[in-house]
Amino acid sequence: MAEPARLNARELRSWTGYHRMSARFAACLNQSLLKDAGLSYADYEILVALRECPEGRMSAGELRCELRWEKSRLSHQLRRMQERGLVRRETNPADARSAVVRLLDKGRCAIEKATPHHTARLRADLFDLLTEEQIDTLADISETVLAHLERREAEALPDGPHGIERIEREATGR
Amino acid sequence: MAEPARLNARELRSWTGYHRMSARFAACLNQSLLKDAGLSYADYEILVALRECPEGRMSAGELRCELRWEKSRLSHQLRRMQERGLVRRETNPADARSAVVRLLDKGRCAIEKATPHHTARLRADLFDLLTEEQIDTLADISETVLAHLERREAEALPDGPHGIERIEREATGR
DNA sequence: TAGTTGAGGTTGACACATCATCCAATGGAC
DNA sequence: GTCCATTGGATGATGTGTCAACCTCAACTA
Repeated sequence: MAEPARLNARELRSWTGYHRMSARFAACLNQSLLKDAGLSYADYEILVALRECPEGRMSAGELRCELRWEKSRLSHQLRRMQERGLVRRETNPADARSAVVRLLDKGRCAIEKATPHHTARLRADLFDLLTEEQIDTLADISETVLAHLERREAEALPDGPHGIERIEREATGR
Repeated sequence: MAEPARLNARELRSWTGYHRMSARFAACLNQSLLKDAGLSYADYEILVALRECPEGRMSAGELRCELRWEKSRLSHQLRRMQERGLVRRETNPADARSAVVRLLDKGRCAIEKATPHHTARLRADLFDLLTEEQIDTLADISETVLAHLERREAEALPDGPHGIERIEREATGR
């Protein structure tokens, strides 16, 4: 690429602004949620997903897929939430490897208390400040970048260590 | 406010998109930085700030102000970086309370190695995907939200715990 | 049927961020 | 001078996120 090594003024303004805003906004949301309902944003995401399910039950795999989380992150998070009595892990009779997560009363109570505050905060600190065009542009940008990252990672995987292992195995005739 | 409790379709698309993108993008940047130069993004920010200074020296207070970090966060981060030989804390002869952070050779080497990769990644994964209008809109949105959050927090402080303590002290005559 | 592979999940180690608390030096107020 | 609130910073506890290693079960294959 023939592009200059440093960001230009437009890019720099956009990046520093975005970077500071996203960090601050996430911290702000987390704090509000903690104050209003004693939940972290990670807790909130789990509970929202579970609330949308019939009987508040969802397989851990679905949950991971829905939230795009790493499996170890989900495992740690569920352990902590289970210790606090928000959810419970149950064994899946259909497949002994997988697990089912159940929303407990305490968790349902917490999420119902938290949601209105959270929505109000999203409005007050984000959407009420923006025009409809800006809101749409933010969505467009996010989807563009997200699609790009997912495409890149999907391409990287087959050529990554996995692919190399396969090739080596074939080359040595194992 | 008479607004509905739930987000509308436009807001929901924007929020879920933004939220997923920002999490993923940050993770991606962190990973690249770690792979390319063995630095976390937190390390990177510190080192960038120090590199811009004459002789790579900066007071801890300035650093905190520049990065908008909490003091304990900076303290922990500097300790870890000092243990790895990237920076060194020195006492300030002018004020024995404060400290001066010095960029060591190993740190300078790391940041010089990391920067081109980081810039290239910002281009490839963000700016090359967007129009100039989108880049500007992202900056506008970020600055609007950031200004709002800073205004809100500045207003909250004088009426917060600090103010209450002062009033209580005065009321009890202490 | 025994061995292999892969998927689902857990665990431990470590880096990171926040909070509350503590300590030392400073700069006034008296 | 002596208090004393403030400031700059360090520390320990706790919650969070990632990575690597591991275990179990299921499915496939020789």
